[in-house]
Amino acid sequence: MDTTQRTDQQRSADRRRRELLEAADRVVLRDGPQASMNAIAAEAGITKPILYRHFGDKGGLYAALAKRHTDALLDSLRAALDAPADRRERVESTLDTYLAAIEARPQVYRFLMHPAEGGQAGDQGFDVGKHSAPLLRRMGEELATVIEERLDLGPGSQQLARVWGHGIVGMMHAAGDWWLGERPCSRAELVRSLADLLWGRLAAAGDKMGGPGF
Amino acid sequence: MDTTQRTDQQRSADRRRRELLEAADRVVLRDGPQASMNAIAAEAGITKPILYRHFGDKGGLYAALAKRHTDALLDSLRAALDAPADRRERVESTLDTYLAAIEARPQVYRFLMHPAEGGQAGDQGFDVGKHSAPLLRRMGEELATVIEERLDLGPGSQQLARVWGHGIVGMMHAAGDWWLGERPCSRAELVRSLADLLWGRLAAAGDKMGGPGF
DNA sequence: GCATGCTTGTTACTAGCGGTAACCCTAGTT
DNA sequence: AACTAGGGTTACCGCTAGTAACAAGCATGC
Repeated sequence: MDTTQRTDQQRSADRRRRELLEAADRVVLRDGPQASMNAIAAEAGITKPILYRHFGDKGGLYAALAKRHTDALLDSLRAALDAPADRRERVESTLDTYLAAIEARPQVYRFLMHPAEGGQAGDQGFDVGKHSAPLLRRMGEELATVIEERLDLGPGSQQLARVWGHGIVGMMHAAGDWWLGERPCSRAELVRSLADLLWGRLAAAGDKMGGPGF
Repeated sequence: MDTTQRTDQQRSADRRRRELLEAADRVVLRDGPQASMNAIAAEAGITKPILYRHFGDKGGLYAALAKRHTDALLDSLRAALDAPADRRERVESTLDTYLAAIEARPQVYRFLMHPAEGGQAGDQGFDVGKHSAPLLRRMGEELATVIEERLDLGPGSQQLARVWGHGIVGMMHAAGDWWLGERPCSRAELVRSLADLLWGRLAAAGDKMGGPGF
């Protein structure tokens, strides 16, 4: 009895939690990352204290929300990374998957990148530095393990793979951010340019006449 | 007379402005990006409305503050980029300059990257997207022009240079952010690893036995 | 001499935020 | 009937960004 009761309650609580997260999702999608707890509660048809009972504080809610989307994005990225194709094709496909995702839902993506936590809450309420961009960190680590697993990099390969993982993810992120704002070219062109960069075209390019070279 | 008067006033206002910015700087350095206007005003020995008369709103103050540091950092980066050495050396020196800067003053750097603008001000008070990371954008554009000026990239070189500029800056930023948090290796090692990445070692590396290759 | 404006500064306020304490009410158990 | 357990609300706290409204210092114009 006791167990079934607890299961029932837990299932009910989980359902409620999912509903609340979906409501929060809608509000963030509409208002951006600075969505207020009041607005989210109103969207869910309830009032603030319930939100706080479920998620502790705003950081908790945002973390839960971020985890959802981050997991989803990481799944599709993993799929692209694991496709049966040669290395260049995989890299391009992964880049394209990421860019397609941020293109489809820029609000969500901005929320994930700039959680804007630690507003005017308690002075030391949040370590902004450590939580600033969990998605980027997770993607970087993920990519690092893939690189380290599959590539033969000689001694110090683990360090190298991690540096590269975070570096490549940062490249993807910054270029995507800029591209999303200005749309200077098609997605395919962007993907090709970035892959070219990773393939060493910067180092291989010739100097322009005259100068001492870049 | 009129002109000299206006000049006097302007000079006085400029001096005041600089004093205020220096006070703001101290507070941001101490409290991080979520420093309150009250705290800044107190540090400057005055009260809030004066800050607002000088800078309009918090975004204005932060923009002015960011411009200062951004200009300074960009100057040193330009110097590294223009040093008389070959391409690889220049790239490494630029990376090292950036990393040394963020290592020396992480608070300032976090402030520049995550301005945390658009708090609970007016709902459409700020386009978070457009202002999210002005330093990254400016560095990206700067690097793009250098690349485009000095490298022979064939047709479409301008687009390519811009993509690369923003991509490389993003790589530098994300890797630096991660490195600053975990300190997994020395600065020199990080610089070498990133330069290796840009020099195409990712594409050139061999597969590990067995798998279909990354 | 004196009113006029301009800059610099203040106090005192508004509206909204994150977060919480206290209470209310309904269901089920004994 | 009494009692407890959750889900829910109202009403509040302390804080924030931002804004009147008012008070001095100081040049100018009549």
